[in-house]
Amino acid sequence: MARKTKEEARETRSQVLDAAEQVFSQKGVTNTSLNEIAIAAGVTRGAIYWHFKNKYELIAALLERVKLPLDDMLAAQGADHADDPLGQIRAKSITVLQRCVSDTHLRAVCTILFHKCERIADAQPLMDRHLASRADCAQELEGNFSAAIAAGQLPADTDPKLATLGLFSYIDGLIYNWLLDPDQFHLAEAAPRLVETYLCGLSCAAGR
Amino acid sequence: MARKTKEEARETRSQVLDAAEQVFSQKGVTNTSLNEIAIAAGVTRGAIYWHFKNKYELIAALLERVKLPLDDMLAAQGADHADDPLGQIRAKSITVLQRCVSDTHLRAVCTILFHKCERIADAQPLMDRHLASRADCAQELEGNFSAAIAAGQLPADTDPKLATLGLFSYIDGLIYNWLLDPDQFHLAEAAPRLVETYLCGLSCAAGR
DNA sequence: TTTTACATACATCCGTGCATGTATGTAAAT
DNA sequence: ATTTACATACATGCACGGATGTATGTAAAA
Repeated sequence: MARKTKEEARETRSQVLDAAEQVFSQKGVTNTSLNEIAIAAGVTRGAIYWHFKNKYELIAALLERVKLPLDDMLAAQGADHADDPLGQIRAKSITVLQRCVSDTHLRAVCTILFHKCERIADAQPLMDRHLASRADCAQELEGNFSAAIAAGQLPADTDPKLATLGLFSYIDGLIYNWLLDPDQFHLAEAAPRLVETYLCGLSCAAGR
Repeated sequence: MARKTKEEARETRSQVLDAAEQVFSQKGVTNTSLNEIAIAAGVTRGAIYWHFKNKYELIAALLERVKLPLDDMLAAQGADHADDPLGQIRAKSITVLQRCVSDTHLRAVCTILFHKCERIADAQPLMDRHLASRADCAQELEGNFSAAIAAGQLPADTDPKLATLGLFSYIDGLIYNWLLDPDQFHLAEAAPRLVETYLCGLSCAAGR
């Protein structure tokens, strides 16, 4: 086939990523062949192998594509509540939940990660990178919790590590369950109240 | 091969289930062939196809094997706190979390469901049954919440559906994250405090 | 002219499902 | 008590499709 211009090549790559997002999030990663993605993208496997080393590098590119915008969003929330650590926690949590509803790409990637992929040995380097970025996020949150405790926004005997883990799990679980059936409840609308419930729980039950 | 006695056949079936639990929870469902399970169980694929129709019926049997004991545990917790709906909720939640740590089979099945399988079309009937039993459990919990509200154990303006969903998500997320790395925190030990945080949050933030 | 951006073709491997073989358990007939 | 007639509990082998990776072709961009 004829060579394309660099701009066209970027577009081809983007089409492959879009198609992969769709097909993976519908049929599952292991259950989807690269040929199916190629067909969905209107190309052949040759194009995919040109842009990506294999299926896992393709997924890695998918994750990378949503990571940066999300990080920016969270950083912006941090800046908006510079001297209000508890407010930062609240704002970031609500933002993530609502973004999962509104951002198609993020939702597809979350669907893949939660429901359409297996954590197998082949995908280990990919998962390691993903878990590392989660750990970064958790560490920042833990810093917010520590600051909130120091500022008297939370009881002094709150365990910041456990509070972080609980919030992370809560958010994970909410997204997990919402993606199972997006019609069972209105996540974007309920997000503020749901987050508030947990944060209030920290205030009144910290030391048990 | 020679025919075995009924007792021996039951044992073979059990060995296959044990092997499947191990291999699936390590290598992932889609990524594991029935031959690998056969080898791990010390039999051949013929034995597996004799006892189970295919891979998904095998998984269904895995789920069934842990479902009944778990249901019994939860029912027992319900009976122990017959006139204390909030206590029922608390006890059931803590029980599930601690059971995931102590019960090898339950932990393996949760690992498979959360991290080692894809919700694909082929597995749809299986997932439907699993989700149906989750729904049953959720409905019972919601009944407990309604009773707790009626008994004045929770604010009158609490939304029992949302409270149930939040608790379910919280528990799912905790198990999900704990299974990602069982060493990152001591789930069995932290379970009471973690659950209490959420329940306290319901008390103080119900109406926002 | 060289490199790029793919399409096409090919070789290899692997998993599934089924068909078949087979030796023993088991219950009833004798 | 033996024998008979199956049913059972697997093991084995084969045919088939499908997925991957790579090698090669090719026409236009640079």
